[in-house]
Amino acid sequence: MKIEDLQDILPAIDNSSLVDKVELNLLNLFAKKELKPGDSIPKEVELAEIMGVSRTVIRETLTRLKTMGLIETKKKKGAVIKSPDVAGLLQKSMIPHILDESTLKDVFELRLIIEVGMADFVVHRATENDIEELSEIVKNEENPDARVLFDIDYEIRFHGKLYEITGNETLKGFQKLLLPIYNYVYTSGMLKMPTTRKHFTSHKQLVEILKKRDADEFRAGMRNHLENHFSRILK
Amino acid sequence: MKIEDLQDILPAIDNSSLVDKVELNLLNLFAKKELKPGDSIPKEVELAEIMGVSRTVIRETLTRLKTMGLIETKKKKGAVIKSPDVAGLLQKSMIPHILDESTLKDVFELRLIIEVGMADFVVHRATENDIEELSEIVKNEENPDARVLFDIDYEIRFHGKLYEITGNETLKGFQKLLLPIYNYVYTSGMLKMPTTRKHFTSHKQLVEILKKRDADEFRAGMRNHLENHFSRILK
DNA sequence: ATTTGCATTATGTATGACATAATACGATGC
DNA sequence: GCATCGTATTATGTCATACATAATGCAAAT
Repeated sequence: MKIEDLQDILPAIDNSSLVDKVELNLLNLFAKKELKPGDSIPKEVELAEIMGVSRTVIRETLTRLKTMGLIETKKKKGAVIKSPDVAGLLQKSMIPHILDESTLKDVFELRLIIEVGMADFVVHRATENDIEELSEIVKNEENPDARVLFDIDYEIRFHGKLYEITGNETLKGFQKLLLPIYNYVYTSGMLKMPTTRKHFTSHKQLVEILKKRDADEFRAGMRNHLENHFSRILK
Repeated sequence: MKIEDLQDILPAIDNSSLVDKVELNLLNLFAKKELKPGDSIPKEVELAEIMGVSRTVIRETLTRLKTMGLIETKKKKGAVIKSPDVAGLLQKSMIPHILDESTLKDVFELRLIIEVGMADFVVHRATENDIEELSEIVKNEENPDARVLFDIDYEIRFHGKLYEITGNETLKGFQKLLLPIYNYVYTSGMLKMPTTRKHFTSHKQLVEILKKRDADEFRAGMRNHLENHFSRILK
C-alpha cells in the first residue's frame, strides 16, 4: 500500500496547541469586529470562561500578542489593542551572531536596495534646513584618496540623516536595525574586500547633487557612492 | 522646588517585571556564550532554580522568545536556539486595519523604494530561464491604453517573479507581507487617485530592458513604471 | 534486524492562592 | 467648593502544585 494513496483519506491531524487555537480565535475577533487601536478586549478570566480554557492558556496567548506588539496590558485596565511598531518588533530579534549567514547577506543587500531606492523621497522632501545640516555634516570630509578606512560614526550621521529626511518613520526604524547587522557583516570578513581602490561619488558630492533636486541624478550618485559595497556582492 | 533639580538625585525606579529581567538575562546569555542556532538552553525548571523565579515566569519569557522566533521548543527535548525568520515575524502583526494610517503610508512607500532599489540584483541574477518565465507572464499583456484598472493577480505574478529573481529570501518574505498592505492602501482611497492617465513603461518593456542587462536602464524603467504610484505620494 | 511496547522526561494545561499596582471614589482638610 | 490624601477595589503579575501529553530512548519480543 502506497503512502500517497492515503493522503486524502487520512486528513492531517490537528496537532496545534490550545494556545494556538485561542490565538487564532482572538486574531479572528480582531478582524471580524474590526477592532481598532484603543479598543479594549475582555479580561483574562472572562476570556478563559468564554473559550473554556484555563487562565494559563489565555495568559500565554496574550503574551504572544503582546510580543507581537498587537496589544498592551496595563494593570487594572486590561488589554487594549495597539498599532504595532513594525520596525521595533524586529529590533530585539536581530542578534547578528544568531542570524544565519544567508539572512545576514540578505539584510546587507537590503540596505543597499533601500538607500538606492529612496532617492525620490530624499530629493522631494529635503528642506533647505536639511540640506544645510547635511552640508554641516560633510564639511570636514577629507580628500577621498586620503581616507583609508571609513569612519563609522560619520557614515551613520550622514546616511542616518538621509533616512530622516524621507520622513518615513518605519524606514527610519529599519535603518536602526539594519545598521548593526550591516556593520557586523562588513567587519566579519564574510564578504571579500574590494579589489579596486577607486574613489566614487563622495558624501560631499551627494549633497551638491541633492541641491539640484534631481531624483534621477541623486539615485545614480547614490548607486555610485555604494559601488564598493555592490561590487562585493555582485560577482 | 523644581522637579528638574531632582532628576539626577532621584534615579528612575526600575519598574520592569520579573519576566523583563529574565528576558534580558537570557538574551545576555545568548550574547555572552555566543550561542548559535542548534544550541539548546537549560530546561524550564533548571532556569527557574538558577534565576530564583517560578517556572511561570520562565515560561512566559520563553513564550516571548518563541514569539520573537529566537527559540523553538519541542516536547521532551527542551528549547533550542533558532535563526529567526525576519519577515515571517512581521507577517502576523501586519493586520492592515489595525495599523495606523501613517504606518500604512510608510509601508506603501517602502514597496516603491524596494522595487526601484533592487534593480541591480534583478539584472545581475536573472537567468535566461527567469527572463523566459517573465516573457511568458507578460505575453498576454494588452495594450496599455486598453487596460483601465489593473489586474491584481497579474501584478503579483510579474513583480513577485522579480523579487524571486533577486534570490534574496528575506526580501521575498517582505514582499509577501508588503503586498496585502499595499493593496489595502491602494483600494482604501487613502491616497488620491492619479490625475493623468498617461501610460508609462509597461511590464513588457521592462522585460525587454532586462534582456539588455543594463542595471541603470532597468532601474530607470522601473521608476517610470511606478510613476503612477509615486505621483500619488510626492506632491 | 525491525518492530513494538513501555518508562522516562520536559513541555503543556489546570487550579487556587496571593502580590502588586492602577483606578475610582469617598473622606478629610482648607 | 476644591484639592489632596487615603483606601477599597480590581485586573494583571507571580507562585506553587498537580496532572496531561507527547517525544525520546531503550528493552523486549518477534
